[in-house]
This record gives sequence, structure tokens and C-alpha cells, in this order.
Amino acid sequence: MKDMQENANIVANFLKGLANPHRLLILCELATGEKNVSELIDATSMAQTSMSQHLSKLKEENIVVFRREHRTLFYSIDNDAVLKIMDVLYHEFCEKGDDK
Amino acid sequence: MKDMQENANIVANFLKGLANPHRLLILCELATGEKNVSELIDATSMAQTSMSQHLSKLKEENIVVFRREHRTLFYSIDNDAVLKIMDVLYHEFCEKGDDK
DNA sequence: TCTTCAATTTACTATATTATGATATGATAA
DNA sequence: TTATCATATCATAATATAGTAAATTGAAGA
Repeated sequence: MKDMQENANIVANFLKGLANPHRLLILCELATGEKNVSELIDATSMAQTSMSQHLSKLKEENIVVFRREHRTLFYSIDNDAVLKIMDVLYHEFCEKGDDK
Repeated sequence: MKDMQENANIVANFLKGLANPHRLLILCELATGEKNVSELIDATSMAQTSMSQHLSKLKEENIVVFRREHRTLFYSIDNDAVLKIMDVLYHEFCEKGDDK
């Protein structure tokens, strides 16, 4: 096992990839299945450039992958840890205690 | 349930609280049980000021709590989601595939 | 080839985060 | 009260992140 310090850097970068409201919304969309960029823009009302940059960050951290079909790029979540963490976050923040 | 946008902001802030190598190391220490600030400084070799700021951030996001005993403050993790996420992260990043 | 569509990259600015040094607080002992 | 220990806060500078506009790439149809 790598030493803690080194792991801490890797894990922190991974978490930074998730720690943005726009990227979380993107991941919520992708959690229900593969989507192309236009669909993601429609679903989140984000600017196209901004979407592209956030997708780029998600790719960089190996959180999502994409495949090209003609001119269209389809993105999907390719990370088991991400799905597990989203599950924890959903139960913690979206299901309970929403009435404060 | 709150709308996604609002939840996304809250969750992103929570994740930002975790997304720093120093804070992850602090949480690794606290995962084994309550520790005071001096112990955390010794264990992580961080500067005192830096430690204090990171603990402050962790408190702000309700990730840790503390209790005072005389002059000494004891910190501990007070968040079930944090422990679950750390567990996922540990399995993903610290146990497997460490030999790349 | 020329044009257009889908998406990315680049450049720039605004804002947020982090590290560091100096100072302050709160609790206790002398 | 004064000194000291444990810790927090403040100020500042360096760095990272995010948003926006303009330019670029890659694929496909006219």
C-alpha cells in the first residue's frame, strides 16, 4: 500500500472532481444512464462551454468516460466508487432532514 | 425533498470539506478515535496554524466536533456519511491497484 | 471542398483556497 | 495578577478554480 501522504493527494484530487454543484448535477443525470452533451446541457441549463470544462475535469479524474457516435459524444459514469459515494450522499442529504 | 440545485450546493460544500490532502490525513487519524490538537499535529507534521484552519473548516461542514477538557480540545468525527465515504475511498484507493 | 453541427480548447478575469507569520484568546498554574 | 500552555483568529500573499467569450477541431452533409 502506498503511504498515506501520497494516497491523500490522489484521493483529495478525486474528491475535488466531485466537489462542485454543477458536476454533481451532471453526475446525477449520468447516474440514470449514458447521456450526450446536448442532453446534459438541456437537463442542467448550463452554458455549453462550462459543461465542456466540467466534463473535462470529470474525465481527468476518471470519473466519467465517453464514446463518440458520429458527431455526438455520449458520457457515462465509469467509476464504482463514485456510484457508492453518490448513494451515501443521496441518503444523507436528499432523503432525510429536508425540512429544516 | 429539496430541489436538486439546492442539494447540489450543500453536498458540494460538504465534499469540499473532505477534498484536501491535509484534511484527509486528519480524518484518517480521527477515524481511529478522538484526538487532541497536539496529537494531530504530531501525527501529521502540520504547522499549528494550518491545523487549526483545517479543523475549523471541518467543523464548519459538521464533519467533526470537539469537546474541551481543561486547556485541551479533543476532536472526533461526528458524521456517519463521512465514515461511510472514507470506507469507500479506502477500499478504492488504499487497498487495491497500488502497484501501478 | 465548403458549410454546419457538436463539442473542446484557449485566454482572460473574478473568486476561492491554502500557507505562513503575527497576534489574540481561554484555561490554568505560580 | 502574571506567565504559560493549547489553540484560534487575522492579514497577506501565492496558487487554484470557475465563468465567459472567442477561436478551434472533427465529423458529416450539400
